[in-house]
Amino acid sequence: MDQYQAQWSEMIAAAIDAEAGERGIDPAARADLAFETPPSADLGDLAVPMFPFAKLLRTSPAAIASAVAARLASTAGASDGTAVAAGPYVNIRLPRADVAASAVPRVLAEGDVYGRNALYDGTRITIEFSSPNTNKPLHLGHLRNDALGESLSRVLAACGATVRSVNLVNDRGIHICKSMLAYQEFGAGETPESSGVKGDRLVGDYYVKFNEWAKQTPDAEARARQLLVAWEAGDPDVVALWKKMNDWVLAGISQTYEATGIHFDAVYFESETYSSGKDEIARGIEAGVFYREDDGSVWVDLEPIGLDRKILLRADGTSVYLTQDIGTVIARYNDSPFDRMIYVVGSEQIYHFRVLFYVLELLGYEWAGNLFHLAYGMVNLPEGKMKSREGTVVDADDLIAELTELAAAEIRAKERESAVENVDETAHKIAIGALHYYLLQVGANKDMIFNPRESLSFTGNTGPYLQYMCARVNSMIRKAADRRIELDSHIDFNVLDMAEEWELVKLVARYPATVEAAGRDYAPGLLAGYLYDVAKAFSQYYHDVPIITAPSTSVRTARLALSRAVLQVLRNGLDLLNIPYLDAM
RNA sequence: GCCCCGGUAGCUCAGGGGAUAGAGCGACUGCCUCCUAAGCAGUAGGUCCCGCGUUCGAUUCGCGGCCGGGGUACCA
Repeated sequence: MDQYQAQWSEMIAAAIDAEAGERGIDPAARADLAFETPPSADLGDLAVPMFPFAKLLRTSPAAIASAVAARLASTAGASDGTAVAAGPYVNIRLPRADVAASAVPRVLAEGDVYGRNALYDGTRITIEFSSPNTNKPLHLGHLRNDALGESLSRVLAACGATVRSVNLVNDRGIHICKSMLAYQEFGAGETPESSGVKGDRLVGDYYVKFNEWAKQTPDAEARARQLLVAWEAGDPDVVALWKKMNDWVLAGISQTYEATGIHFDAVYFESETYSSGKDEIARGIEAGVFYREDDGSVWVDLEPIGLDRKILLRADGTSVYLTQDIGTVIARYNDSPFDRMIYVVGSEQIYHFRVLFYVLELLGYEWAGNLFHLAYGMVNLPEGKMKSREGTVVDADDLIAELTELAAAEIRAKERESAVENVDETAHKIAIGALHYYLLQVGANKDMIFNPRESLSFTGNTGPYLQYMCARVNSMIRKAADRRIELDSHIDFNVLDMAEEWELVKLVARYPATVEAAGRDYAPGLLAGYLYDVAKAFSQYYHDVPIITAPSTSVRTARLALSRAVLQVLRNGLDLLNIPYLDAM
């Protein structure tokens, strides 16, 4: 497809130049040549508007279009397709059988690696996402973060990057001390094993308990702070409790990652790096890029980037969030140098990252310019914001369990138990598919409303719709094998002469470019929209046109090959979105 | 106050300088002796927030409003 566009670009530019030459005008309009998709497929496959050349040629766009089309009629060969003028546009029809004959076998030959491209060949990209706290389980916000981070990691890898995904666990600070204090007060030796409660939930429950307790206990907050001081001083009992409770939480969170297909190449703990930024601050003072106040606190002047000023070290010498992130990213770079680093973190921290990147620049790190904050919007509920205090936070495990239950009920209602073999496993995969698609559909920079009822829906523009199309095609391919319909090595693509088939060929051929666009824009959602287009187009085709029951062998074979190509594209795309593939449902 | 993001069908969201602006849900209507009806087809539903500007052309870009969200010099 790309090569056709490149060829036509040359030919059309030459035709316009020739028109200009005939009128004694200097050519130079090539830059204005743009390709679009005509609003309707019967107009053509590619469209080039002639508006931009009207001024240069001093005639109407429609006249230019006819003149250009007339010239192209003689210059273009049959293997290029044909160009026709349609009002102010030059529309191009590609040679369908040729395109199909190159695109479909290519998909089938490349298989699982179809769609890989060279966009980021030789580029090392580190991507940080999830970043849980160890005082409570993951919630809906993390699920959006994880869906974006995991999917983007896969997309970038498909674009040729060497991806290193990292998780920064926020395992220290006042929040975990609050859970610890409540546990000391009320825990009575309870463990995940003794209570049967998942570790992250157990610790989260004590966090909630702390907040209730603190309302009628004036010194609760102060005692939590004392615990933090004791922890920083290395008090053995406190550290032991901290370790124990953190392990519970991490074990629980790992289970959630496993359930959602989230993977990290490295896990960093804030407790191990939180103080490492202090040396950098000292260096900055020496270099004169930071300054010290009378009380001993250290600041950076942000006036050059249009902001105020920011504290880097408190008067008591303790570090703040920014200091920690400075230390963390430097340690990480030294660990494993990168050409780019992407932080998948909520948009409420846009300011934080702007300052962080600027401070690193001040410190002279030449890679500071390669840091990128992929900000995503808040996940709200139809009733409004999620509030942990009001208990309206949607717990990740609960949501997945609920989705799984509904999917299982659906399988039973449709009496598909024997077809799917393992009901629970299939239901879980459908639940994850529904969840991830729902979260990735929305552009990252937008806040989104998570409607539980709607997210539980498995019909329409949803993850399960895509999974269902895969299952249908797969089932058909199985039947084809049963009926001994072999894939002929000499497929006659001329028999794919229906408009629906041509649409599918074009869609399938566009997959690598779509992966590339998703990688370039850090936008997995582009892929989600594309896959829905593919599934919808195939669904119509499949409904209207017999494939393995087509009357002639040559038609059956060609349609089956096209169907297999569609399945391969759906399968590869779903993998990049971290939506489980199902061969039956 | 200042900075960032958003505003598209009743709802949730795509799209994007170019031809009649899309999908799903919801409403209504058809289609299972036929490769899985988690499907397919159709009907109804729009001042693309408002104004000005740039442009041959703006829903898309710029500026100014309005509305909503977020951030804003010691929480992360």
